Amino acid sequence: MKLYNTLHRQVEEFIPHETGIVKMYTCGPTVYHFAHVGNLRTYIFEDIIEKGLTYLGYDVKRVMNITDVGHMTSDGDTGEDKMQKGAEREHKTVYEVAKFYTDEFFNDCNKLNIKKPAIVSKASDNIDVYIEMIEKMLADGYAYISNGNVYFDISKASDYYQLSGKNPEDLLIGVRDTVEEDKFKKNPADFGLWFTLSKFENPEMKWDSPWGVGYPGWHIECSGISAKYLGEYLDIHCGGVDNIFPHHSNEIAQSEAYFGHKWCNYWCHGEHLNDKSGKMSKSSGEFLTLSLLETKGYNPLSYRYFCLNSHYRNQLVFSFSTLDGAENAYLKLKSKIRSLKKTPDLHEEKLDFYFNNFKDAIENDFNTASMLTVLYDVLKDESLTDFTKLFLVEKFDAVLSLDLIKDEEELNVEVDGILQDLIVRRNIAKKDKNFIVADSIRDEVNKLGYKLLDTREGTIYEKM
RNA sequence: GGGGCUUUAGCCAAGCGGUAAGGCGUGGGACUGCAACUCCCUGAGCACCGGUUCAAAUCCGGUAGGCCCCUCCA
Repeated sequence: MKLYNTLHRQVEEFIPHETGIVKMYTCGPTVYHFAHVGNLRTYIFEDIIEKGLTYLGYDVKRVMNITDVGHMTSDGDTGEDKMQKGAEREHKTVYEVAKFYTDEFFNDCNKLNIKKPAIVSKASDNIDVYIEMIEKMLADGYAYISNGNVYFDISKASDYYQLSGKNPEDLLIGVRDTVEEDKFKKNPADFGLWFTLSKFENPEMKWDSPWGVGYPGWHIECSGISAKYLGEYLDIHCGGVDNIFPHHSNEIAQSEAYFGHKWCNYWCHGEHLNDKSGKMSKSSGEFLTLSLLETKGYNPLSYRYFCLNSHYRNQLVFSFSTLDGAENAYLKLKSKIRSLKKTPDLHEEKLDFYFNNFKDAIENDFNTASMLTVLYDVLKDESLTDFTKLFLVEKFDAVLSLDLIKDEEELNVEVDGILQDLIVRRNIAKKDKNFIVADSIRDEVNKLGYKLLDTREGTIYEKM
């Protein structure tokens, strides 16, 4: 199994700490608003990693956090809290906002066939863990208290810039004008572990701590939740590329300071989905949610297909015409599979050949486009029986999750009776060359939400 | 200002030194009363320039364009 490791900026052989077991941590959503399809792309990619590894026989232990607290719009002790802002916008409590958008998030995931990780943990449920970690870091000299807040001292981190590939000088020179400096830090790049009330106006979410009532910094939650559920060694940590710096860099610094040794070996980052103007955002341009796509008539799984058609490390530009192409391809693929005959007739000769091809695609840094190609190769192979194709498609779909073999809703006997009757009447009309009647019957069928297909084997109907 | 990634047919896209996968669309044909569906057939020499090599889309250098990051972000 080979995968690209951001830590070393190259494709590497994947070797977990414990043979056969993969401990995987994926940064979850900040639940202050709906997810847009770009956010969702990252979760599709993580889903493919989990399922791909499972397909290869690994026992994947995956954890995801839900950020429901303390996510400042700037990393200092200034700026606004996204959760608080969301709550004010919607006249709800922070907890209500978090609950609502968490549910919406998993709703979207469900529509996209993204498996919910076995362990999902809310940032606000693990305050004790963060406090314990921070206390140890303070005791060991990795953190310091300043103006009531606790900061991580990056000068104590062994190799703070390893993940981002940056160097300190550049960071200092290039800091954006909009960033407000926190003058209580020793080093501008130090980051907050715990903020007390003194700096932020009465947040709804606050807890008692050895340093006063307050709330945790954004980065400590992931380190804490990961440590709590996956222990001191992590195999794969995923997220969007935007998290490389500072979020993941900070996590490494904290976790390694806390554990006293190397923590996570593989860092995988999903590239962004852009729109024609660049990076997709929630505040500018069209806010593309999955529901919006559904409103426009798209099948959510067409979007999944759209994502799988390219590699997770490629920037992808979203446009409706490209999505149209993906939906077209997806629906054709499904109908091709639907037409396969289910007569039990499994030929085993070429199974290994295709299983290996599919496995190669997974092992090649989760090359989903190649996985789809193997799928098309199977469907085109005339030496395979329909049943053999279905068998392979079903196995592949365990990773792809495109509902390729899922049966459409079971036959509605009543509707079927009506439609069969219409088909018979239309065929009679056709035979009599009474095409006006025939076409009006076809319109009638369309009004019922079905379309007629005149195949070589006769006329059948299909839901529109 | 600093750093990184990227550039393959109309579009999406694979390719990882050995002679350009796949999909969508287009056009043509078969089928059809017509249409749709389905099935055949149909296309590029890989941004540009130079280098390394028996051999380069693949490696190296440069030029141009695009995107991203540099404490909000998936």
